[in-house]
Amino acid sequence: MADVFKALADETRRILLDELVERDEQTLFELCSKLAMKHGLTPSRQAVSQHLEVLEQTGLVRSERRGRYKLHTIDTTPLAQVTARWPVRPPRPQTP
Amino acid sequence: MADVFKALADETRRILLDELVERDEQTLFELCSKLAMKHGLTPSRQAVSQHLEVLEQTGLVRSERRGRYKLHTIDTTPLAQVTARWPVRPPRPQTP
DNA sequence: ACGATAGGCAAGTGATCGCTTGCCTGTCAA
DNA sequence: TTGACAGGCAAGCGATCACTTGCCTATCGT
Repeated sequence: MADVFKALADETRRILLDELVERDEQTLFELCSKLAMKHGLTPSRQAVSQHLEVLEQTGLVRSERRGRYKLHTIDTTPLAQVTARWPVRPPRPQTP
Repeated sequence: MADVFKALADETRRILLDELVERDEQTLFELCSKLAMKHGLTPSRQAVSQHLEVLEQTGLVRSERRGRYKLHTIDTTPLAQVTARWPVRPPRPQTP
């Protein structure tokens, strides 16, 4: 569970999740070009690959080899732990 | 918003939130002893203070000076952004 | 078969992070 | 008033992190 939060701590990884929410089964190169085109980020291919590996180890992303392509798919179920641990409730009124 | 995820990336900070969910308005020393007694963690007072400062800058914790005490209170509302960004949905069935 | 495409492995680097150490400020009680 | 208590400030250190670079493997189309 600790890894899920660490994975979400990086902005590039959060954007990758955004893109995978929009469309499933995207390749590494597709995600690289989305980062560049839509978000102005130009990390190297390896950097993005490492990010996807981190996301995969937390269960937030699953991947499937199909020929020479590796298709990446989001799985949001680990996120349920986040709000389950600290349920969102109205904040205590401020005294000052 | 980026800071919220970074704040949650640390286990000690997550435990601090756990303790603040159980009881509001706790001092630095109270939280220090809870870390030691209940969780076997013995970071220095300054370390815990720095963690609380991080949580405060993200809005996850609010604090109030009362005499020589500084009382810390949780505010879970920033957590709503997490699940709002990537709504939890059933995962795509695995093909392999 | 061969070049192009999609991806992987591993070492190295600079920046950030969590934490400690030492000293200082402010508040309360005896 | 003075000592104990609660907390703050700032420099420094080691570990982790994000990223790059260089080279390698595997698959597809022509």
